[in-house]
Amino acid sequence: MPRSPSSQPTEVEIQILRILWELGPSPVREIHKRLNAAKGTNYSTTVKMLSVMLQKGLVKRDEDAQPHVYRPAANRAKTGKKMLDDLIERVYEGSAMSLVLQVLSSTRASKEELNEMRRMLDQMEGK
Amino acid sequence: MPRSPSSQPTEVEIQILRILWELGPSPVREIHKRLNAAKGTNYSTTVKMLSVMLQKGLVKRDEDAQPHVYRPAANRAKTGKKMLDDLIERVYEGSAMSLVLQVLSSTRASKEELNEMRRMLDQMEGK
DNA sequence: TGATAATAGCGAATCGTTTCGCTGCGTCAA
DNA sequence: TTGACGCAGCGAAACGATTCGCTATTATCA
Repeated sequence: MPRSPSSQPTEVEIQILRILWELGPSPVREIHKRLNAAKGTNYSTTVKMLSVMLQKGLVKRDEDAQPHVYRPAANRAKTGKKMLDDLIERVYEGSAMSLVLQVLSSTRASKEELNEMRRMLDQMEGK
Repeated sequence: MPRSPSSQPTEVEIQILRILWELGPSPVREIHKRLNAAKGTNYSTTVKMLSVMLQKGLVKRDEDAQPHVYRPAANRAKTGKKMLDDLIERVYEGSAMSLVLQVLSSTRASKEELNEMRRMLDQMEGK
């Protein structure tokens, strides 16, 4: 019985994506500097991971540039949304609201954030 | 460079937890029935997974009962919250609000849900 | 020009997860 | 008793994710 692919970015992949979201398009050297600072892994590892991610379509690269420049295939919001949808599906069986309430019930928020949320609610209701 | 443990329930583990959340405390046979229906895996696999999860503290079991009865160590809300916190940390770098807004901006909600959320916002502001 | 360093890629080792075969034990009916 | 059956456990295979050593290619410059 083969295992079905997770389709979700793995741990290290997320770490790399985060670096790219923060730095913007970067050469391996830069990415490695950050990744190594975080986990102490080898340069080869970074290169390999990027090639795997390229394969999977998680990052793109400009091969004309020298050295090659990597950039995320999707931005943070889009990726986060996808992972979230997946989490909701797996744990809450599709009920996004249960989860939002869950988060709200245990999180602090600033005045601005609260207001922004009210605005959003009004908008959702007003249609 | 050793890998650091994820501390998150894995895919199959979540599947089993969901079954337990729905069914309540159950013997292996019942759990297996569901898991097998979902993925076609062997009885041995279910037993093994449960023993791994017992090891990790994800489930508990009553060994006096015959056959043994398994139950989740944490309920759905608690587990979901933990996984969510982890997701927020990994993707949104700890900003729970970014994520809530993200969800709200792309989800439909019923009148009741909207009201419940307003109530919650008021409560958060109230102190 | 030859040594040195940066860049890129590949195959294999390692690790945690998932899967299963095989074994042992207890129960129950013929 | 014996043999069929359900329950439980263990070790190892299979698999994807991660890590790295080794090699090749290209740029740098003394």
